[in-house]
Amino acid sequence: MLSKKSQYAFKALAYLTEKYNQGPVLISEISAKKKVPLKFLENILLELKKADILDSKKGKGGGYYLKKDPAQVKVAAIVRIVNGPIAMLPCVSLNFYKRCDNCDETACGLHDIMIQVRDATLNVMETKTLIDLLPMK
Amino acid sequence: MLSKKSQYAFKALAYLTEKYNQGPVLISEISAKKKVPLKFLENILLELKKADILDSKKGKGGGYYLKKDPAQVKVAAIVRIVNGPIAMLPCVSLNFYKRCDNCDETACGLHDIMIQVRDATLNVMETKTLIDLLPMK
DNA sequence: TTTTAGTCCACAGTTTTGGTGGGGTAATTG
DNA sequence: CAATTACCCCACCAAAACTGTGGACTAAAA
Repeated sequence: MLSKKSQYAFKALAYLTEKYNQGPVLISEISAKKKVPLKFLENILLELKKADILDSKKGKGGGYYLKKDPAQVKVAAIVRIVNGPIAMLPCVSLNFYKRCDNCDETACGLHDIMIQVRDATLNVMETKTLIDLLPMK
Repeated sequence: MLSKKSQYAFKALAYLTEKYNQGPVLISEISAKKKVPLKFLENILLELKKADILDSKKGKGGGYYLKKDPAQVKVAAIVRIVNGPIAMLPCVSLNFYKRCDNCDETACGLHDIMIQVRDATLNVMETKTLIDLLPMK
C-alpha cells in the first residue's frame, strides 16, 4: 500500500500541476486546499525538491512549483522517491536491488512471478504522468 | 514490498507443494529445510490453516499439508492472507475496500491509475499458482 | 531591517513487523 | 490409561517504520 506520505505527495503534485506555469505556490495554500498537515507537507515537498521534481523560491511571492513539464514526470518516479521500491521483493527491484538471504534466484519460482508483477506494474506507472492525476474534463 | 512473513509463507508453501500427497510434514522440518524461524513459522502455518489453505494432523505422524491441489491455489489468495491488500490504495481494493478521506473517487486521477496498477498486478497473481513456486526442471 | 517563506534538525507518539516463551490440547502408541 | 508427539493458542517484546510536530535558521524581497 502507498503510505499516507505518498498520497499527500500526489495530492500536492496534482495541485501544482493545475497551477503549472502560474508561478510559485505557498506550502500553506497547498496544505489548506488539499487538507494535508502543514509541517508534514513541508518535509514532503523538500524531499521532492531534492529529487529534482520541484523547485522553490524564498521570500515574498515565493513557494513551490514544478521544475519540469508535468507531462514529462512519470508516476513511477514519484513512487520511488516518496514510497520506495515498486517491486514486491528486493531481489527483483530495478532501482533498489538487494539479493535475498537463503534464496537462489535462479531456482526461485516466486522470484519469476514477482518479476512479472513488477513489469506489469511498471508498464502502467511508467506511462502515466502527473497530467493523469487531474480529473478528466 | 512483501513482508518477511509473506516470504516465509511462500517458502513453506513451496516445500509443501513439493511434498504434496506425501502425508503431513513437520513444522520443524519445514523450518530447518527452508531456514525459517520455527515459532514464527508456526504462526504463519496456523494462519494459512484458518484461511483454509492448509490442514494439519496432531500427534505422531502429524504435521501440515496442503488442503487442495496446489495447481488450484492462486498466488493472489496467499498474498491477501499473509500480506494484506494487493491494491496500492484502500479505495481501489477489491477485498479490503475503504473509501479515502478528503478524496472524491470520481474526480481523482490517482484512483484511476491505481485501478490500472491493481488490474495489471492481479492479472499475474490470479493466473499463477503454488505450482509456479517450484523451479523449472 | 522587517517581513515573508522555505530549510533543517530533532524528537515523539503510534502502529507494524519480526520474533520468542510457555503452557494447553488432541492424537497416537504401547 | 499413560506417555509421547506435535499442533494450538496466548501473551509479550524489541526494533523499525509511519505520521506527524516544534523550533531555530536562512535567503529573498519590500
